[in-house]
Amino acid sequence: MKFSKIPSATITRLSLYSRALEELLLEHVNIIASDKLAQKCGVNPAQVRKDLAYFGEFGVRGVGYFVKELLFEIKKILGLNRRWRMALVGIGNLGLALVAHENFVKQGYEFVAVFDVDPKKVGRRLPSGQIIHHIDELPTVVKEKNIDIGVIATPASQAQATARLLVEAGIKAILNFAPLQIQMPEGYIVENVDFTVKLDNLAYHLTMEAV
Amino acid sequence: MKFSKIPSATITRLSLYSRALEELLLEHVNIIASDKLAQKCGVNPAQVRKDLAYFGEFGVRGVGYFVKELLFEIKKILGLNRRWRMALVGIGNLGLALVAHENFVKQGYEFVAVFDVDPKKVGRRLPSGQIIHHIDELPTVVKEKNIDIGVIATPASQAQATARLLVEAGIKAILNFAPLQIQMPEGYIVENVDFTVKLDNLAYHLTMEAV
DNA sequence: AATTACTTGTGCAAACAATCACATAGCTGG
DNA sequence: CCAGCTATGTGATTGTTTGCACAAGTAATT
Ligand SMILES: NC(=O)c1ccc[n+]([C@@H]2O[C@H](COP(=O)([O-])OP(=O)(O)OC[C@H]3O[C@@H](n4cnc5c(N)ncnc54)[C@H](O)[C@@H]3O)[C@@H](O)[C@H]2O)c1
Ligand SMILES: NC(=O)c1ccc[n+]([C@@H]2O[C@H](COP(=O)([O-])OP(=O)(O)OC[C@H]3O[C@@H](n4cnc5c(N)ncnc54)[C@H](O)[C@@H]3O)[C@@H](O)[C@H]2O)c1
Repeated sequence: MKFSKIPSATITRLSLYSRALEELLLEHVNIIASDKLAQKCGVNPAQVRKDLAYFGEFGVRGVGYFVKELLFEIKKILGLNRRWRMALVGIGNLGLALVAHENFVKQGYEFVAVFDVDPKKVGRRLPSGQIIHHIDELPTVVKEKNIDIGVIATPASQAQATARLLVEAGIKAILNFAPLQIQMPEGYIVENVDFTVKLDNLAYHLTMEAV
Repeated sequence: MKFSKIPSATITRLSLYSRALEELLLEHVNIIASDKLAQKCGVNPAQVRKDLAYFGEFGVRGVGYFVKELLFEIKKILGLNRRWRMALVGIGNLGLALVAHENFVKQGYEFVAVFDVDPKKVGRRLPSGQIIHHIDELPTVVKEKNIDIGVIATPASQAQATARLLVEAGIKAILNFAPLQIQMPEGYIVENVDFTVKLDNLAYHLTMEAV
């Protein structure tokens, strides 16, 4: 299983497949063909088969894929057969929505620590149970609580400094909501969730179409 | 200007360039070379030049790009030289964060109408000024208010139905926050903002790295 | 056992995207 | 006005991703 040979787009699609399969499982669908799964996820059927083929042979020819089994395999591939411990930095409007979101917990992602600088916020307990730590406590808390993933929801101006703090505390993976490109050392990963870029894409398409 | 020949990744990067240039403008930087801009955005310098070359010659050889001028051109390309009118459907945790976010307005994106089904919410006025309409009023309000873009922040179970409503009301472009693939008729666009997919990517990389 | 119907897994070609490398053009200073 | 310097714009090249088309495997039916 060559890590480097797998398209990153494949990983993203695996995530979509996993979600679709989860849904099918709830609907008590036992078997699904690549056609149907592809349609549900908005991709080409051959793409589905090829994506899966990177990791093994999970289907039965002439039949399809067993939903439960395939879901299990995909989750294993993605590393979703365990829980992930996250730290959230910046409890503003967005941060509050994130910690309140119960879907994350269901998917195995848990905010086990939250940080802010605002003295009015530090020390308070959130409805979801976490106490807001001061950002200065980040290094110790991150180690104590065994954090895997850092989530940045601070203003853009503070995001790069926050990333550095997280890296120095030993966190290898960051989910960034601030609208800028975070610079990271080799071997560390950032994923950006970028609302404005998506809106700009829509604006571009609407503009082009009108021409 | 051949719409179809431009890589979609180029459009996404133009959005990043635009943001970086905006920042440089505030720092009173007048001229920037593709090297520097590329570094700021985490891409290859040749990539920057090629992306821009799709739309014209905006630089001066031996010098670089005039920040103000390039920003103007990129904004024109993306359609950011106007205001975009958006409707938000679903005023939950996430929806509230979105309407409260003042950056959108700065960038030219404005929530001019918001909808929900919850009778406790309908009729109330948000701190940002909008009155929450019942979803049944969507068709008329969308027409009255000349909405360009629909934003879905309902539970996943309601997202496809919401998309249909928006499409029927004449909206061509949708930003979807619900964790599922929305099916749209030909010629309509959806962009998904998908937190969990991003987290799954991080989980995968952390898992692989550990092997 | 042979036939039919079906769906996976995959070699290959085509489409798409990123990168290199350099000719080209503008600026500056003498 | 020429030489030297610099950074753009772009043809050529390399690399990556997608999609087609079909051989291979499975099940059901006769
Ligand atoms: N709200 C949205 O819908 C939205 C949309 C797109 C992007 N974003 C981005 O997400 C980020 C957060 O947005 P928001 O609306 O929640 O902003 P916000 O201003 O409501 O919250 C920011 C929070 O970060 C805290 N903070 C500031 N500096 C900090 C530091 N150094 N360490 C720790 N905490 C710090 C502040 O005290 C505040 O609580 C911003 O970068 C924003 O651009 C938000
Ligand atoms: N909160 C987050 O951080 C977060 C993160 C990732 C994804 N999401 C997704 O974003 C969506 C919204 O999340 P949330 O946390 O705000 O949920 P929420 O439950 O807080 O809010 C949903 C809102 O939608 C309204 N609603 C329900 N059906 C509707 C309909 N048919 N028409 C109009 N409004 C309707 C509800 O009344 C409620 O106000 C969900 O799909 C969620 O999975 C949220």
